[in-house]
Amino acid sequence: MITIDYSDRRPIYEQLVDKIKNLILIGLLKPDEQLPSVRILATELSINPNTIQRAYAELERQGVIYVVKGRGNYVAQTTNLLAQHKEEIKGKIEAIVEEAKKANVTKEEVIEEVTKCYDKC
Amino acid sequence: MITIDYSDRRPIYEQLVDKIKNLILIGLLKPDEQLPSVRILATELSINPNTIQRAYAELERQGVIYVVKGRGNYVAQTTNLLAQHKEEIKGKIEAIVEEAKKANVTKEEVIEEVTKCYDKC
DNA sequence: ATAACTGTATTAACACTCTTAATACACTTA
DNA sequence: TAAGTGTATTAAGAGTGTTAATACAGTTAT
Repeated sequence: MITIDYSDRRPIYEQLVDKIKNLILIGLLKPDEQLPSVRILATELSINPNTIQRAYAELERQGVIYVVKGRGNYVAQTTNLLAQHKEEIKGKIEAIVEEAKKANVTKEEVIEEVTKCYDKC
Repeated sequence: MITIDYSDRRPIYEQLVDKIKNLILIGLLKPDEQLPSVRILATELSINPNTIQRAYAELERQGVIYVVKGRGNYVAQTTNLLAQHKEEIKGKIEAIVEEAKKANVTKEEVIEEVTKCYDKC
């Protein structure tokens, strides 16, 4: 369900945050569904429970999951997450468009590339 | 000409590599133009000469600059850099388009966003 | 030649972050 | 009560980035 990419320069806890967000976004984890416990996930991934805890704490801070002490971590409602994700995507588009423009890539070329990629993938 | 962003999580030497590439791309540094010496730039930016050296070494490795020992570092021909930069932009477009598609953002929405950003910035 | 620039290399120390390890404590559930 | 949850703390280790001090070699102008 989750794997760690040790060639990724980002810290493990940050990868975990993104992977779990992604699992929620694609619907593999649904609202109010329980996440694996800190210790179990740590064992599965062969990493330290503290690292899992750090990722879960960050996810809670972001409102992506909620915690019931003594019971476990659960997926929160996804409304905000979905909206945030769309905003994030728009922000990335804006950044790359600005970079493209600076590099004298025409609007048409950008759109052409978008179309090609969208149909391919 | 160059500033360091200490809130940027990336290491200084990596920021330098990007900033210098950018100066070349926008034409502020031209082929065969001499770059500031390791020691002078270090003094200007109030950082260690070794850090500049590391950035210059990486730029040389990438073929962006060339070195004449005892004389200095010079901007290389920009043909490859320009081509690489365009490829890099295409790669980024591909990545974001893929992400958008996964998030159920339609092709039309992406293009709409591209158009809006392109005209605005 | 000499001085004052260049780049390059080496070694050591320091700081920061990430990760691990070993515990301990509080809450929940069967 | 036992076994599972989350949470907190402290210490240690590893890795990377940065600094500092120094040395050496090539170039250029005087």
